[in-house]
Amino acid sequence: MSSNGFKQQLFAQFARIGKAMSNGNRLELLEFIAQGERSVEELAKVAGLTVANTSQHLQQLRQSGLVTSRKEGLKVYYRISDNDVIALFSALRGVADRHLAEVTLLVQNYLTSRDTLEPVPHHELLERVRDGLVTVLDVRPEEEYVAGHVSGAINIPPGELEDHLDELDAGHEIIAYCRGPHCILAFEAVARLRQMGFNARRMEDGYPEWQASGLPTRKLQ
Amino acid sequence: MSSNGFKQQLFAQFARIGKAMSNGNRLELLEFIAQGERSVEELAKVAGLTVANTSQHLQQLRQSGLVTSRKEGLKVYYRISDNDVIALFSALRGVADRHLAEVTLLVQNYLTSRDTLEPVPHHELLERVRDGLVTVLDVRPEEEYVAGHVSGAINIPPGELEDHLDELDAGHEIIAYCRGPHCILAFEAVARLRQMGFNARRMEDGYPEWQASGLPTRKLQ
DNA sequence: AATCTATTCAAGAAATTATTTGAATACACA
DNA sequence: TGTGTATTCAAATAATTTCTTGAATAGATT
Repeated sequence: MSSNGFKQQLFAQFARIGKAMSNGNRLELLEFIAQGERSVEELAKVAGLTVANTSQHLQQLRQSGLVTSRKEGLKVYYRISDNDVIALFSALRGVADRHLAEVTLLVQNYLTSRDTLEPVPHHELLERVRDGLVTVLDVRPEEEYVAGHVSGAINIPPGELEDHLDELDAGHEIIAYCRGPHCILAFEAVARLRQMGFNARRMEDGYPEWQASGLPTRKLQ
Repeated sequence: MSSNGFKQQLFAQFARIGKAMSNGNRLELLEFIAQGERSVEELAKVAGLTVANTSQHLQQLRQSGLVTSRKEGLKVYYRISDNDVIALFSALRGVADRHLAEVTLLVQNYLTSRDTLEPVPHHELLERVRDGLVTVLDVRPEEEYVAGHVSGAINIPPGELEDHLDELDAGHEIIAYCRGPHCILAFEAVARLRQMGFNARRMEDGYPEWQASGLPTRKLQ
């Protein structure tokens, strides 16, 4: 009798993995962790969760064997336990893409909505910055940023986007700009950010036009 | 603003797949369905669930796109929607095998426990049959079964096991016997059944010994 | 038409999960 | 040694899930 229900016990264990992946926030955390080792604080910020809540989700991920953690000084860093977890995640993503009509719809809708393709006009941006709703991203080289930028904007030079993801808040919409209305850097940044799942748009025109309109700017040094 | 939270919505959709796989009973159903099209009743029996409960689980599996169903007459047949679902399932299983210590333990324990390797003695079997706890399986050719078998045993001739899985109850322990204590058929059947996840053991001795002990038997015709 | 059968639906109880809040821990730095 | 910081823990609440029970449906069979 000791082995009775062996099969049930086994499937209950398999279900722990499913359970770990049964929550959108946990999946989002998992995806960020998949990009490289991350601290709890970073993860909380990027997922738009409280630190305590994030910590609890991370512990579930750890208990299900999907991630491991390591303490260094004050911080605890989480990482994917193994490549097979990445494979599992992408299998899940693939099944969702192919079999859930909602996903197809959602993606189509997002990529084609007027709202996401059109640049944000200056006046609209000003309001949203005031309300703390958006992150303004300057994608020009650092020298140009230092010489003057849209007030409140952060600078991530071209090509360094992937290394500075932790400076971006997933909950916020990101508005990117560079030198002018046809500057390719902003287009590229938006495309890249969207691929990574961020909610990104381009600002109408660029820094010179902003400055010329007398809108708030800032210089370093 | 219409696309705000796009990322969250997307992950929430991915989570539906995880949710579908977050329950042991559903995973067990999924595995049976993966072996081929099955009706609700068959699935309920093999998973040891009520029909209503099984139906509800199946609907969750269907809503998450993992299975599809087709109605024929009174019956509804469920099948895996696509091969990528099988791949997902086996990725999940693999991650569980490699990262959950409990799985390793469980399997090791099961394969090596005295309880599962030793044959069931006659007197123990009698009790359990009386209590309705076990399925007794006669693995001899049909002619021999017809000529006389252990009272209450069902017959699945050698080689036909895979075609008669629906006659077996996954909740029950299955006790297999054939001609005698060294008859290889019973050993094989137990090995095969265990591979398929059933809880199977061999009966001590075989039919001739059972009969000779004056224990309850039955003839057909 | 009446009955039977396989499945689904609906409602409710018990268990589990997600999130928030505030306190506890554990390490670093002054 | 005391203060600050990152993370975890613990308790409480709201929401969700699981399973049971009994009724409803829809297609066969008599």
